[in-house]
Amino acid sequence: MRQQRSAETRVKILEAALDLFRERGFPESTMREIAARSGVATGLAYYYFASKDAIVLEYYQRALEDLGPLLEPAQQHKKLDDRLHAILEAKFQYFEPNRRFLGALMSNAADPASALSPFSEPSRAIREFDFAQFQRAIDETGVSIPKDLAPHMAKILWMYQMGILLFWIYDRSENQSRSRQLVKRSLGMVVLLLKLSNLPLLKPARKTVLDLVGILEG
Amino acid sequence: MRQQRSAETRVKILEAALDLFRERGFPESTMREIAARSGVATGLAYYYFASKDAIVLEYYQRALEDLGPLLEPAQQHKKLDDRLHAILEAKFQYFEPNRRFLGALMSNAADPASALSPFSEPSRAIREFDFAQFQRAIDETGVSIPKDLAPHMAKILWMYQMGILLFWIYDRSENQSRSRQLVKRSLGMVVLLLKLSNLPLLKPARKTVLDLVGILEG
DNA sequence: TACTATTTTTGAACACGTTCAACTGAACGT
DNA sequence: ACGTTCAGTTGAACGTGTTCAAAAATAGTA
Repeated sequence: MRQQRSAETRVKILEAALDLFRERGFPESTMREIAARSGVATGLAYYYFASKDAIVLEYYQRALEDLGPLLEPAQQHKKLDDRLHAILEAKFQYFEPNRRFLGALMSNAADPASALSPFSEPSRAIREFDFAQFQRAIDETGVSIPKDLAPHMAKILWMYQMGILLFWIYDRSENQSRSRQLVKRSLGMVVLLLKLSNLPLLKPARKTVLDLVGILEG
Repeated sequence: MRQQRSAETRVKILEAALDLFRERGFPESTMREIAARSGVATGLAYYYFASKDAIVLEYYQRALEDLGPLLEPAQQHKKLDDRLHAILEAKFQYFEPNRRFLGALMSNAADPASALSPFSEPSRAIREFDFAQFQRAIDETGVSIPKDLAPHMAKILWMYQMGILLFWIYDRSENQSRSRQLVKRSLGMVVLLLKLSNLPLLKPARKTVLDLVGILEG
C-alpha cells in the first residue's frame, strides 16, 4: 500500500512538472512551483527525482517506450527511405505538444559530460533503445550495406535523426514545415549515399568514413 | 582620467575572471570570487559585464582579434587544404590554455537563442569576423568552386571548423591527438568533395546540398 | 570653494536549484 | 496496546547568478 501511494506521489510530481514545462517552458518553471502544484513540499520533488533535469530525462524515457507501439505502422514500409520518413513523422507528431521544453534535452547537447546530452552516460539506455528501431529498419528492409559499414549503420542513422530532431525543436516556421522539407531533401541524399557506398570503386572513401567514425567514438 | 581608471577596472575584472576560469573551470568560478579577486564588490562585475556568459563572449572576441596576425603565416600556403590545416593548428595552439573553459561557449551551442551559442545573434559580429578568414583562404588559393556553391563556401568551411573545434574542446586524448587525426582525415575528404563538386555530372547533387543549406538558414 | 550632475562602487536582497536534519505515520513484531 | 523502524515528507538553509537602491567618488560649473 505504501509503495502504491508513493508511486502515485511520484507520478503526481512528474505530471505537474510536465504540465508546467508545457505551459511556461523548462527554464521558467521552478521546482518550488512544481512542488506547490503537486501539493507537496519542495524537498519531496528531490526525494523522487535527482534533479530538475532528471524529470525531463524520465519524460524522454517514457516517451520512447510509448513510441514503440506507435512506430509499428512505420516499420511496415518495404523501402528504407519510406520507413525512415514514417519514423520521423511519427516522432514529430508524438513530441509536438512538448516541442517547447524538449529544447532542454538539447541545451547541453554538445557537452558529453552533461547528463541531459543525448550522448551522455545517463542517457545511454535510452539511446540504445532508440538504436534498435533503426537496426530493425535496416534489417527488415534488407537494404544492402557493405560489410565494413554495417555495424555502424544504425548509429549513423540515429545521429542523422538527432540532427533532424534538433532542427525541428528550434524550427520556428509554420507547422515546422521547414523541418519537413529538410527531411524530404536529406532523406533522398542519405539513401543515395547508402546505395553509392556499395560501389567497389568507393571502398577507399568508405574506409575514410569508417576511420572518421572510429576517431569520433574514441 | 575617469575613463581610463574605469577601463582599467574593467580589464582587472576580465583578467581575474579568465584566470579563475583557467584554474577552476567556468561553472566552478563564482562571480563573488571573481569580484573578490579583483578587489571589488560583487555588483561591480555586473556594471561592466552583463552576465557571467558575457565575460566568456568578450574573451572570445578578443581572441579572434589576437588571432588575426597569428593566422598570417597560415594564410601564406598555396593549397587550400594546407591553409585550412594551418589555420586549425594555429587555433588549437592559441586556445590550448583555455580549452577547459571554452566548453562554456559550446555548452548551449545547439540553442540558437542562447547568447553563448556560436550561432546566436550576440555572437554574429564575432562569427562574421571569422568568416572572413575562410573567404580569404578560398579567394587567395584560387580553388575552383562552382558558381552556385561559391557564395556559401566560406560559411560551410566555418561550420566544418566549428565541428572540429567542438570535438577538440571535449577531446580527452593525450595532447588532443585524436582531434589532429580527425583534422587530417576529414580535411582530405572536404577537399576531395570540393574537387568532385566541379564535375558537371554532379550538378543535381550540388543542387540538393544547396537546397539543404537554404533550408537550414531559413 | 560650494553646488550639481554623472559615473562608479557598494553590499544587501531576490529567486533559483539543491541539500539536509528533523519530523510523521503506517507497517510490523511482540 | 506498545515500541521500533524506516520510507515518506517537511521547510529552513546554502551557494549560486543577478538586481537594485543607495552611497561614494569624480567632473563640471558658479
